[in-house]
Amino acid sequence: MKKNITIKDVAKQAGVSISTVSRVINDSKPVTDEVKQKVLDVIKETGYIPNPLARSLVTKKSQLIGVIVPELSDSFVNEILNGIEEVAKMYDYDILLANTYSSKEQELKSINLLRAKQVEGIVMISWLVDEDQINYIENCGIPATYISKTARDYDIYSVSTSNEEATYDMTKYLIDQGHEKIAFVMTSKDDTCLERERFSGYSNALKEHNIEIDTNLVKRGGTTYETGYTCMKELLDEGVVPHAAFVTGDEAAIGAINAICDAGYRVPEDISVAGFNDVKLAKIYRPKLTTVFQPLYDMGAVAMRMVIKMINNEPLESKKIELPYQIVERESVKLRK
Amino acid sequence: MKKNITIKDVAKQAGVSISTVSRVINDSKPVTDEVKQKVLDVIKETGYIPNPLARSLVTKKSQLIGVIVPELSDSFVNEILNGIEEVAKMYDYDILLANTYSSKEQELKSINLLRAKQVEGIVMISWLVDEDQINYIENCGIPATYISKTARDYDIYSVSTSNEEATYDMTKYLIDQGHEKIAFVMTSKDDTCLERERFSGYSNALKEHNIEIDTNLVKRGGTTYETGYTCMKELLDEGVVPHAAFVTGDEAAIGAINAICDAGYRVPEDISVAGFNDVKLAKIYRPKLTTVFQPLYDMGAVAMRMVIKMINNEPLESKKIELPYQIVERESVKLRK
DNA sequence: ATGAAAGCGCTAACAA
DNA sequence: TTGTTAGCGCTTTCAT
Repeated sequence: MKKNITIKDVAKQAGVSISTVSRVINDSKPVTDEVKQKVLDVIKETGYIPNPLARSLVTKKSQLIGVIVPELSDSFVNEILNGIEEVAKMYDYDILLANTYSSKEQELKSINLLRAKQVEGIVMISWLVDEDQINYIENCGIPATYISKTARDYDIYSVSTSNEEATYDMTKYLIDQGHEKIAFVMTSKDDTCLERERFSGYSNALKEHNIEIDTNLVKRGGTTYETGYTCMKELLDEGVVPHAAFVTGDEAAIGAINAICDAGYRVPEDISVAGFNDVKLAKIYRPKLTTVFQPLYDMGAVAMRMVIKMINNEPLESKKIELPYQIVERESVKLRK
Repeated sequence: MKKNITIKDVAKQAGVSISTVSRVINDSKPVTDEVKQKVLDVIKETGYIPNPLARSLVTKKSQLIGVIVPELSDSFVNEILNGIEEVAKMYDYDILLANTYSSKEQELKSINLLRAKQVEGIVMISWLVDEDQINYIENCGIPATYISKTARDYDIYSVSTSNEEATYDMTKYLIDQGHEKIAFVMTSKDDTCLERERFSGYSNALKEHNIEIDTNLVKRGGTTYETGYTCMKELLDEGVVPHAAFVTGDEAAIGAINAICDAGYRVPEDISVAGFNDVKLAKIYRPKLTTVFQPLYDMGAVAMRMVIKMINNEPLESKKIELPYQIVERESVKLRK
């Protein structure tokens, strides 16, 4: 275990003062080319790495960005994380990861922890953020952006897609495919902004086509495979056999498909199913899932870029950014004659 | 943005010296209950959080563990990560995440970065670690454990499952189910220790049952859905129709199933398919995948515990830990009469 | 252009 | 039991 080389060692070996060394590694102030080269040589030779701890201590910049996630094995989260990670690396930031398992208590703890570690910014991915958490974060004055179902309910920096429109479009698509009895399975039991927007997209599309809204057709579950399965099973058990089901999450949609199959129906021959997000799984599953593509990777990337801008006090055009979605037609929805 | 409260502020406000404050926050040295209480009160009142940067600078302990992953949206990696995360939290360590996209260059960079950030330990998840990387890590004297296909080729700390046995068992299970012409699709083109062990498990099982090994039945691909699909398609295109296929990765196995279906065969009626890992997807997919369960979560947890022990200089029984596997029978393998 | 020195917030000898 | 002080490795005035 070799002793760490410090700026002092380099200075001594190069025959200069530590301030000069500091200047060349940060090229902050003019240094003679000659001296600069000398120092650079010594640095290379010794393999010196500046200690970011010491540096952060004085500059108050940790080059760390805290990322709070509700879950690590959820594909939705993963794809966002990829985007975050990529941009962070681009700007030489590192990621401090905090997994909360969707527990509010853990969320508060994580915020504290990140704060203690002097993160310069926070990207928070959470199914549901509430006022407490937001206040807590905003209070410590750390730039933060949110990716959450409830983000649009608050005056905070957030990135999302136009859920209302997307839901409207998919519902319309389903109608255009000849379906009228369209079940709508939401991915949260809570009354979030997102659920409201989505429901409104759904019902508007129906209304415009003079289809009456049947509350027996709408269910509220969660994002997981299991909840999708359960919701659809319930529906079927209640004797409701829709033409199509629009499940606003891919994993849940696949759960629904399985419930349908287990009940003896076929997808899409008997019942069409549409999802939301276009997660990796959507392309793999058979039948391939017709879904609305959300640019998850980009959402992560954009969120990260936002906090970096905030850190640098660069102006942001708007607090809320909406990214475009897209209906992707695959195999799980079929024309109904 | 409120100014950060430091140990000095607390000391002043409590009317004691900073060392006393330091003593109570670390309860390192005896302090009168009275004084202690006073300090604690002030801390609570002011909301003081010790600056870990400053602390780390002097103690040389960052409470940070670097985790290097080859990929963020791979379920195999995710489940391991969950285990790592959980144990880290238990021991009050934070995770610095480095994603390498399986690029060797990025891997070296990441190691540097983690090192610079003064991580106390490293858990490296990599499909293939090679000598360069290992030397590089071992050289900087940071405790590290590896989860990798090639880990067993080197004298390093690693955690894995008994691949040879597992593969043997699954192959035997397939044979017991009446299959003889068993395709074997490996998840790496490289000649890794793991592939060798697995192949040996496969061939030993065949030999013991007096089934000749047919090299036309063995393919080498990758871990992804696509590679699984391609391998199986190739096999089928070559006119080889096996009784069963043992694909040593779940995502790839599902790719194989799809290739089989696309070629007009049914799984498991015409061809049985078995996977490896028992990833979340294995339970969701239809037909549900028969596979060998690897305790991914536990592997992560154990790996993390190992590095923590190493950090604390606690003795480790062995450099290589093997965790138990299990054959899980589901729907993708059927008895052949 | 360069060096000396102060100080970031904290811990850990060493005194008292 | 407590306070004083010297650093940890670095950046950044302020002189030179």
